[in-house]
Amino acid sequence: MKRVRLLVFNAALGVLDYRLPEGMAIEFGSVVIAPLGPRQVLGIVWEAERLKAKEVPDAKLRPLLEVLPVPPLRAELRRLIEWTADYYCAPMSAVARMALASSAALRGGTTTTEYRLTGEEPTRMTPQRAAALDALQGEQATIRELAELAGVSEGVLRGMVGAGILEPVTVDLDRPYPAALPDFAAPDLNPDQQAAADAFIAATRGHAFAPFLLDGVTGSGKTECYFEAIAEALQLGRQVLVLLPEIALTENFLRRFEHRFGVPPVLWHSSLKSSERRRAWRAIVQGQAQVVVGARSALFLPYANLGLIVVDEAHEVSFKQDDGVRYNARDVAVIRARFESVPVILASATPALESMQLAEAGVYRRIALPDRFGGATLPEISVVDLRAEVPERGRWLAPRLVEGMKQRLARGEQSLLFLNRRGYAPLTLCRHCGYRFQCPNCTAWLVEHRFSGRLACHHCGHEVPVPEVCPECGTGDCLVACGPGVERIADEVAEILPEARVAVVTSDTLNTPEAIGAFVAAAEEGAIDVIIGTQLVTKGYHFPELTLVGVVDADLGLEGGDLRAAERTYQQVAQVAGRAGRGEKPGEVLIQTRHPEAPVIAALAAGDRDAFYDAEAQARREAGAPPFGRWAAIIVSSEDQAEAQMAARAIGGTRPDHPDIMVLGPAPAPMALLRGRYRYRLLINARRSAELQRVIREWLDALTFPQGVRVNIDIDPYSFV
DNA sequence: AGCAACTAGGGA
DNA sequence: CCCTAGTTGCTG
Repeated sequence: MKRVRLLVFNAALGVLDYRLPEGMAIEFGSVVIAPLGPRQVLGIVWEAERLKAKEVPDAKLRPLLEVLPVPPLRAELRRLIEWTADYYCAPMSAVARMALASSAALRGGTTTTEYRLTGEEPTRMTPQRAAALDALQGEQATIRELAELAGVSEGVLRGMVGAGILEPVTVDLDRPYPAALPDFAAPDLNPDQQAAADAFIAATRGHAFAPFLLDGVTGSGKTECYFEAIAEALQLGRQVLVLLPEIALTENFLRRFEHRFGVPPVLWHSSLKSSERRRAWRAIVQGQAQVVVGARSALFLPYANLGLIVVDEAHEVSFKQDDGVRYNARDVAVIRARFESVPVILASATPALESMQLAEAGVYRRIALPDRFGGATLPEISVVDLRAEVPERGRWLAPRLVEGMKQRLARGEQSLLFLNRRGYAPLTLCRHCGYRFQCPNCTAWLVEHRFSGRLACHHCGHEVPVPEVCPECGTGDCLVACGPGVERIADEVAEILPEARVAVVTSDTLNTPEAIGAFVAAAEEGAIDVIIGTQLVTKGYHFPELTLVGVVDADLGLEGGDLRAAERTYQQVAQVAGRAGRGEKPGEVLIQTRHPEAPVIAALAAGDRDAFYDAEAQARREAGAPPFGRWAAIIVSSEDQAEAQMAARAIGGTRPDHPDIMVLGPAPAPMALLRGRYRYRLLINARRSAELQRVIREWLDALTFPQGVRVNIDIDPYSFV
């Protein structure tokens, strides 16, 4: 009898043994359906010696039911799944799930049915039908997705199909993506870029692990360099994965890609429609998808023959996933490149300190682009000390910044104001009784959004309309906004520059590819004078007439005990500064701060990057922080506060006694209440040599918790809330 | 985890 | 006595 070991898609069970039925052909990595009690479960055939399972006699084994008609997961990907689960203390099944991201694609069927409006008017109109007609213009998707989109039930839409208002469309999931052309548009590279491109091309041809840090100032043309490596991979018939931090970046990226290769790349992100996801997944496993551009979740897909990985804006914190499997896509990308024996390029104008250290240690090959492309110069940066140059009462922009904006407007140039705070004001209170609007589910204030007239929690999505009267004391017209958000800055700009055309750019206002496209077009043709935005505007854009950047509050990121606060401030300000002076006209940057003496502000003002990295490295070395030491967090949460606290104390009470590991806490997490769950946190600081993960696993495995309690492990945490 | 079988308690 | 909500046990 043949025994088969399966990684089953069930986090609690993990690994189970089955019997191989006569005549069923499997290999390691095959995706199979197995019986589990009265149900069926998805599993992946694994090397038995690599997965521990409970000993079970032959007689108890049940036969596998079916092998799914998809290529088996290759050994390289199986090793990556093992590594990721081990490193991040996550269940292997949860990691494997990311590889099989489209469970629908596993099942045969090469077509699917979507629906769209016929243009027929309903003979019987209902409010639901009217809402659907309004919301579904130009949309085509499955009934379920359309129902979600229109905010009506699926039944309403089925009725509309019956009435001929919606019509079915058969979608071919296996239609190939158009071929990218490596020679479509010849690049125009300067000598530095050419040298970088040559190194990447040679490494791509070499088909061996080769990690690069492409360290180029903003506007130096990093993308064009790695495009040449992509062209080489295309010539060799290998697939390329390009990871981007935010999907908002892709609009700009897609245009450049299409300009270079003649066709758009294959996109992968969380908001793909199910048919797009199935089509992309199938093309990826079959090797037909040549270049995949995606968010971090594209990292675990089962590429048939990967030849190159690029992580653009590699310093971005959004590469760290903060729920489910808490992995860092930038780090796992390097591991995947190692297992796949391919080059990996980490591109950034402001690399993470960890990446800089690895380059210095010779682990990464650093390739520098020190100059802007096309002779453009880096902007002049100066500091506005808000204690000396005070904005008018109730305003947030200092006179010097206002003056600079007036000059730009008079010259027909553009200004950009950066403030990393969505909405109108971060806190709203009652002038009469002092009541503060707080989220009922989180330790957070509700943020007023004037555009939508609502108070919103930025952590859980809780929303209420702005009330007429104070809910506490009943006084009318008594609410005061405290502090600035981008909407409030927009009001201020409208007062000082009434004739200026203003665009507010946040995830609230630019949430569709169409909206982003419209904004970019308007900014490029000079139809916008002042751009006010959150981190969305810090990178990726190239507006030649943009010559002034104002950082409204550089101190914002320095507040709150985040270990990487200084680095993140440096990166954000340097990136947004990089938007200025990209054309022929030189740029100017004004940084508003109350702490001009802070090392990070001083380094920014002096344009002295090395000084910042040296000071930050020194501070991290002293704190035992990454990359010199390691951190991990254990977060205990429950809907019941006492239960969470008890569980956290139980963990704290059995802390390991280890010379290289120090445990802090438990303490209430900074976000002590998040999405209705009470949270306690332990922080673990360890020397690099310590076997941190093994110690944590053995520590927690010895404990049991009530079922309402969740215990999450965060290795190399980025978020400390 | 996800589900079915089981049990305790409240209302008619 | 029935219904429901919460609890326990099991999966190869």
